[in-house]
Amino acid sequence: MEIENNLPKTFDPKAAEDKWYAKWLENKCFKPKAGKQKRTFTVLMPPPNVTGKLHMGHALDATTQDALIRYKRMKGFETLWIPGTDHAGISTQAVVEKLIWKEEKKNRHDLGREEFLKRIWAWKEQYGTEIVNQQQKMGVSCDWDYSTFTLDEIPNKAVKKFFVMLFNEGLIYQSDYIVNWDPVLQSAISDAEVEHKEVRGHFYHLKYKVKEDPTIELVIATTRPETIFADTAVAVNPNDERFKDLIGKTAIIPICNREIPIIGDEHVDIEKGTGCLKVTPGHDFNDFEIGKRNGLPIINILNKDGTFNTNAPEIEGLNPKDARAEVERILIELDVLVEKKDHVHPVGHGQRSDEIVEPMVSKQWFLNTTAMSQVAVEAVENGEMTFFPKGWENTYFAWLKSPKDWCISRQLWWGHQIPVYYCRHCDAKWAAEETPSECIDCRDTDIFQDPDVLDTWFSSGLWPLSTLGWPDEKAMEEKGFDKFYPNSTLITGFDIIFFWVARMMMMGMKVTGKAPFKHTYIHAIVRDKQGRKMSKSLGNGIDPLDMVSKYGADAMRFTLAAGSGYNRDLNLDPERIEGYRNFVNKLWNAFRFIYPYLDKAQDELPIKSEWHLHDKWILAELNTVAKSMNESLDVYRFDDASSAIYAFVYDKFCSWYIELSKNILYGEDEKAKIVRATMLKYCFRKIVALLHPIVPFITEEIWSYLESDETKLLAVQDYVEFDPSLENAEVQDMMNRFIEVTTGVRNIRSSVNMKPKDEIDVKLFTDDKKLAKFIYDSRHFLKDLANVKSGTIRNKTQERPKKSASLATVHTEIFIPLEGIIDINEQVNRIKKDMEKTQNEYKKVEGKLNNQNFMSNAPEEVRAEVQEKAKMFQDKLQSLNQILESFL
RNA sequence: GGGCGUUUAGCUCAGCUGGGAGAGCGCUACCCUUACAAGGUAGAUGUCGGGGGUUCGAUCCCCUCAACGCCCACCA
Repeated sequence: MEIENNLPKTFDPKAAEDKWYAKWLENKCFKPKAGKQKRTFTVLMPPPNVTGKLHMGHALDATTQDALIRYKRMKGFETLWIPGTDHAGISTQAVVEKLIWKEEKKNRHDLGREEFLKRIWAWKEQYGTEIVNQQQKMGVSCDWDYSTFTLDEIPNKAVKKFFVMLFNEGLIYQSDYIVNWDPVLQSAISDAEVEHKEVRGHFYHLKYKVKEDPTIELVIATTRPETIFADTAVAVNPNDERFKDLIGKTAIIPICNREIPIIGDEHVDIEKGTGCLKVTPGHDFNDFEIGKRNGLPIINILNKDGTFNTNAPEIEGLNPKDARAEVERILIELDVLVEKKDHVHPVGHGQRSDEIVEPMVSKQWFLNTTAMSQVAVEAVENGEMTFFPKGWENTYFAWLKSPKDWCISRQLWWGHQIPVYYCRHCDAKWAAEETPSECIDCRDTDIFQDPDVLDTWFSSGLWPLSTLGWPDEKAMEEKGFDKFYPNSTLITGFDIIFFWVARMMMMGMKVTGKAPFKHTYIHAIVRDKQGRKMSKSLGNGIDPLDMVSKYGADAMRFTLAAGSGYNRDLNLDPERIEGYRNFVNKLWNAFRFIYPYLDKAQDELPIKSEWHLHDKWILAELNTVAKSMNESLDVYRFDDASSAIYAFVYDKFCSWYIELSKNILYGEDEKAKIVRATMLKYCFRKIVALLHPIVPFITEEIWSYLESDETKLLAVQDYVEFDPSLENAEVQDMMNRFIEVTTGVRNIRSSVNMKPKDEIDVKLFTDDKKLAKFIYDSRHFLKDLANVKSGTIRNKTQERPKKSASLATVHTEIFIPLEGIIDINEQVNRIKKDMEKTQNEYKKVEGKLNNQNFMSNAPEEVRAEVQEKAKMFQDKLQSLNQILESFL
């Protein structure tokens, strides 16, 4: 009896994706709406940089956040997910500069600040739009009306307001300080933006003459001989017997022959190098400190582009690499170089430019974060904000508990220009939120703004505030600041815990006194299947949109969710996406199966007395999975939630419940058909609801067949909650045994190479009366599932058939009489093997029961459990013995 | 150097406050069975990194060793 089915055999993701995303937008599903929880749930999207295309890390970000927000939305929270993009000062400026150079052979100075900024804005418009397209293809359910760009008017106001506030408190100050100078960007960068890499270099030992005593030659060790031009002292440890008499005398720098003092400073390590240290306050962090302690002058020998300036005439204009070679040559010529040996040491590189950063002294703006970090630490310690998984708070603390002042100025053009103004007429310097027209002191109009811009993370740190309108009162009202701040959960990667999470905490608390979010879920970093970072240079990157077009957005999302728990790496193999694509298709085909019976199905569940045993079972299992999904999603275990529903759909629903339904649906009992069709429809409605947060497209598509009211989209239906009235451990237990018996029969069939078409006679022996009844009630199903023609169920006092293919579970013996057809030896061996295994297991539990210490110390329930197990193994051994006897 | 983390089936990983070792993929055999070959049925696979300790009992707790990874600090 073939039933007409006009649904396609495989699910077509593309059509569903475009169709349903448009429908969701059209119905304003993503806008906050008050729900039964009477509470809000807010998530703030980490704004992607406008530098280019989204990568797998963004896809993971998007998937986990979307799953969470869809889940909460269905649970009846008033949900808001705020999207946006980041101007990403340094990287964006660098990318655009490079592009302009490539196309027009012009640098930013050739264009001028205004024109250059115009170009970046044009670029931003293009890529910003592309990012939104990509996100929508992945199904993100954010409220696009809230979309914010970090250089928009409100964030700009926020930055100015915050800056002026802290400036006036004296927390922001300007200072000549040694900073990490990136010669490519020609800007200072913060400590956090420096990456240390092992570099092969050399240790040079150089002779410095002592003016007062030409017989003494000091040997100093350095890895950077080219910086001797900036030396302003030689330092030794005042406790160093070898050199302490030299303190106060004068050393002469080779090549330039400048005289510098020999000083004593505790910082010098007697053991390290030669014990003599050349002090270069202008180009070394430690030396800068020594210089400050000892009042040494600072000499700068570098230009902004990293080449040497006139203070180092012999190497003027050279880059560091050539300069070093040249200095080395001169040193050899002067016979000053005593020794040169290979040396591997860490050298700071710019995170964005990947060039060696040069410590250089310059005037920069700093933010004193001492008090703010203290507050941010306390908020986590006292539980106002919690990390998931908890371990990440260590990273957070490590950063905030030893706060260093934050260098917030950057010598770039793309960003928030520092709202500090200077007067050319007098010496006034002040910060202001509104652009002033005259000097604050002398009222002269010849004033100018500081040309530097702020570190990108300065505006990112204010993101939870500015996206909700702060500090503009009207905007705050419109966007519901009071309602949605603090946010609920922040989802991001561990690589930006201190760049971003810590800064948002500091700044949010500074402004409002409240932590900007209650939870921070730190997800894994996506790597390739071998665990390597995805990068352009390795060429191992996977483009999320390629995956979406190849396997569908749902498959990709399920893969990412299934891989996202409390782990720190997610090694992504495209084969796994294919696997989950198959799962999505499985779901589709399960639906195809029930589709023809939908018109028989009723809207409400039948009364309980009409439920078949199998119905009770599937509802109990469904209830179990609902419970576990709720619990998992509440604590961001997307992996557990995914595998729970995966196992349910595959194993329980498809493999058993659908198979068990065929007998009824293909049968003659119309009443039973209606009940079963109703059950299937009900289950499917619950299944797609449970799955919707992870795979929104296919579930919405299937929902459209299950819900007659077209205005009721699945995206805004109720999530499935645990229902105690559906619990039924006894039926679940019986069903498991029934499954064991069925599998046992199939197992025997397979062990004697029986064809699926061969019908068999089965004789079961069990002392479990309830089970016997259950199997008897399900006898027609057993026939279908294992192609059983006839059979009997008896208790174990009855005589067993002779020489049958057989098998024993702990509760049931299965015999299939096949005398003459089967290989007796093979069967006996199989049973003996099982016996040995069971024997071993039995010995283990028996050992425990014979152990006095176990019996007196183990808790009651554990003892009972072990006793029960012992009984089970005993029963099984007895059964196996019976079977062996039947072969005699 | 300081800190964090990892080591469980061929691969990727899960195992909650100690109490019979799990999943997915892969693999093997047989099947185009009327939802699905992007499928079905059955099956195999582990000294839970090494050593020691605590405990009646350790994949789980403590110590130690080893390997690997990450973060922070450091251009003598």
